[in-house]
Amino acid sequence: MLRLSKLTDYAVVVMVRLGRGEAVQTSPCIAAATGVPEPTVAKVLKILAAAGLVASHRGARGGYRLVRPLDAVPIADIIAAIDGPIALTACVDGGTSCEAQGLCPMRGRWDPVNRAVEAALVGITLADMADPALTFAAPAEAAALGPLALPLPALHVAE
Amino acid sequence: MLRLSKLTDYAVVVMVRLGRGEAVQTSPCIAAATGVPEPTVAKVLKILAAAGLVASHRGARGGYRLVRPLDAVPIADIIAAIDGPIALTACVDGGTSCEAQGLCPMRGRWDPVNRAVEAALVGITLADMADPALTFAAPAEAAALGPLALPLPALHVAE
DNA sequence: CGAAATCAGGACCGTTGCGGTCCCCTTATC
DNA sequence: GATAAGGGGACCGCAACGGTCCTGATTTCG
Repeated sequence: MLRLSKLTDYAVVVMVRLGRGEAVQTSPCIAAATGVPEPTVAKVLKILAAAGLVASHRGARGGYRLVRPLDAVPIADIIAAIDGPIALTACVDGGTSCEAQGLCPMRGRWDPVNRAVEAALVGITLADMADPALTFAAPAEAAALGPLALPLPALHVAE
Repeated sequence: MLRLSKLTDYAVVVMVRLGRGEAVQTSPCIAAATGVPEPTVAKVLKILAAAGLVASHRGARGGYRLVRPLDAVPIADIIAAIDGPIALTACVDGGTSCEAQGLCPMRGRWDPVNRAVEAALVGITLADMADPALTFAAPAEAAALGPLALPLPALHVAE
C-alpha cells in the first residue's frame, strides 16, 4: 500500500504538539496531551532527536523542543528520520546488488519515481498538516465527543 | 523506507516485457525473458489481470496481452493493483477504525499528502520507465524544467 | 551533597505481512 | 480426447515492525 510506518504518524503528532504550548516539553507530558502511549512517544522523540529535528535537554526540568518551526519541516524529513531514506524499491541508488544484476531490466528505472515522490513530500510541511482549527483534542475533549462515537462518515476528505 | 512491495517491481518488469515482442505472451515465456521466477510471474499476472491491466486468454495458445499501451498506464495503477490503494497511513479514507478514534489528532490530516504522492505517481507512465533514453521529471514542472533536469533541488509543492 | 527528574541507548518479544512455492481445477486449442 | 495454458486458492518461513522495558548518564533542585 505504499504504507509508511505507524511511528511516522506518531512522529507527526508529536512534532505538531511540540509546536504548541510550552517551548520545552517532556515526553510524559506529550504522551498525556496526545493520547499516544508514553514509551512510544519516548521512542519517537529519541529518533527525532538523533535526526536533529528536535533538541533534547537532560536532567530535571529537561525535555524536548523544536529545532525548526513547523513550517520549516517538510514531511519528507519526518519520513526519512523514522523510516529511513525514501526509496520505493530495494534496487535504487545503484549501490545495492540486485541478484539478477545483469538482466534486471529495471536498473535505475525507479529513480525518477522516487524523486517525484520525494519532491511531493518535500513540498508539504508540518504546518500544513497542523493547520485546521481543531488540531488537538486532549483526552478531556475527546471524552466530550463521545466514547466511541464516530461511525466516521468520511468527513475531512477534502475532495 | 516508504517501500513498496517487490511484487510491484516485478509487475513493472512484466508489464514492460508485455509491451515488447509478441502481443500475446505466456507466463513461462515472460519468466524466461525477464529472469523473474515463473511462479512469481504467474502470480503477478493473475493480479494484474484481476485489476484489468492485462487481458488473459486461457487454453492452449493462450497467454496475456496488454489492455492499454504502456504510455497509457500510470505507475500509480500498478501500485494500486499490487499493493492496494495508495494510502500512507491506516487512518485514511475514513473506513478504518482508528482505535483512538476520538482523540486522534491526525484525522484526515494525511489526505493532502496522499494526494500529492498519488499525483506524482499518476504523472509517470510505464512507457516513461521503459524508455532508457528518457529521464523525465514530474508532470507539470517537467516541461518547464526541460527534458532531463531535476538533480533534485526538489520543490514542486502539491498545493 | 544527595535525591529526583529526565533523556540515551539498547535488548527483548509477539504479531503481522510479505515473498515465494505448490496444488488442483477450469478453459481452450489441436 | 489430449494437451497447453490460466484461475484461484492454500500454505509456510522469514524478516520487519510495533511496542515495552531496563539500565545508565546527565542535569537540576532541595
